Amino acid sequence: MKINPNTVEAYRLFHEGTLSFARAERQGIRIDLEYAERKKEFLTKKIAYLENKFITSTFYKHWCHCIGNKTPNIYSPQQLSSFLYKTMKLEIINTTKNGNPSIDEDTLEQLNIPELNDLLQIKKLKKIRDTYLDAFIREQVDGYIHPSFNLHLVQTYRSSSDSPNFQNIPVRDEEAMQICRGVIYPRPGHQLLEADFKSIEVGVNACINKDPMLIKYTSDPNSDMHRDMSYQIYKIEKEDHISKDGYEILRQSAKNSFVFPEFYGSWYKNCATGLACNWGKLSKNQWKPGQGIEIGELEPLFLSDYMISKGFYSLDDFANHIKDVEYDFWFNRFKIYQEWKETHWANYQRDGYIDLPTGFRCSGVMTKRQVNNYPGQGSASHCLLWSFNRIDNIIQKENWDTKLIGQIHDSALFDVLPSEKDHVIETINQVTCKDLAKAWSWIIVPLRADIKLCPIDASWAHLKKL
DNA sequence: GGAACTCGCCAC
DNA sequence: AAACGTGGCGAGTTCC
Repeated sequence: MKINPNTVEAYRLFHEGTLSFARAERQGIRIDLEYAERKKEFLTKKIAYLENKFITSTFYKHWCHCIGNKTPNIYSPQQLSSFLYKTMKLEIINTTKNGNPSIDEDTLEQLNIPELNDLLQIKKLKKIRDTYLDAFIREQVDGYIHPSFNLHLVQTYRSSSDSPNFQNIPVRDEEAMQICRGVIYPRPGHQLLEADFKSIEVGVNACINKDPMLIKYTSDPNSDMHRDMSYQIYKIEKEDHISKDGYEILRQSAKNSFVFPEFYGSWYKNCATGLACNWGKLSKNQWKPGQGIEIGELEPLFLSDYMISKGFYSLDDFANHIKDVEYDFWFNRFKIYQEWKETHWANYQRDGYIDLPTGFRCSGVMTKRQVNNYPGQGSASHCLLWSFNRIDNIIQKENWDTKLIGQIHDSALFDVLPSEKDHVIETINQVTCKDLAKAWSWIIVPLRADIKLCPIDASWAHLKKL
């Protein structure tokens, strides 16, 4: 068997990484314990109010009536499922992987029952309180949390984090973000700074599969893959006069519900369904005028009317179109990527392992989608790890007061002394844009770090683009 | 009373 | 033929 010449390099990356992660862990992240306790109390009151509203409803009376001699529990998935699908005999919209009827957020929303929306609101608040605030309060020592950053647990050679997990703190949901990130603070007189690689996983995949179109998209700042795909998916033309906001929704929808799922191995039917979830409420089978989000620039234009004007009268019509878009995506636009997926899979079947450009080897039983996704996922995170190590070394050597305190796959969090801020930013740019590409010749697309900053003494909820 | 399981949901 | 990759963690539930 061929000996991988880069294995020593891979070992060194993780050896250094273990040391620099350990320094970040020891440094810790400051939290406002009193704020966390206050927010927890506030959430508890709000939850109690909503619980009371729920259990005084007729809906809940029926629920209690139907569970026999069991103790009623509004958080029991079993009781909820049995009540909705056995007693009320509601239509089963989705099932779980074991074939049971789904009772997740998406499904319950579609049922459109006011009491279920209250229940979802309660669950959302409980998630914030019980998963995040409780973990911060439980794990903190003298007002600092010390999340573990692991390098020995993930199949793709990414990192993971626990106690508390620093890699899944809410950011998209505004209320959850404000509460959870509002707990995280820099040391007194300091400010938080976050540097993240811009779409690095796509860029690293371009380096690995060398698809010319993907290289162009990740190299040419004037190109925009998600814009192009949104135009194709929604058949957008200039004369459509779509508002800026409306267009941005469609672009995000193309990005998050088509491009990324397709890269991870999804297919047109699931993508079409996912895209439709971004539109607000449209009739189920035959679309009717005046429904869904409003996207007009000069006059109101509802998405259902827009879709009908493009010749789509139902989700089935649209899915047929997405089938064509998918074919074009893989067999014209990203033809070389498509070919790489096939040869890479064939090589794995022949060899029993795959190698990452960073020198790591994945072996064992893997599916085709795993084989195709692991190299990009692992190597992209190694770009961050390499930069993290390099900057950590500079911090030691130059004896900065600024510290690296955390990491989230493609981003690093700094606790910055304001007077060192400019030098910190300069160093980040030097390492991520120049040194990294010099060290790893397989990187053939430009890499850029996006830097965001919080005001002095402000929480992590106050990040602003530099 | 705890281990292991399912499901759901947060991040990239 | 089937159809979205990687984690951590909480709650409910089942099993020993």
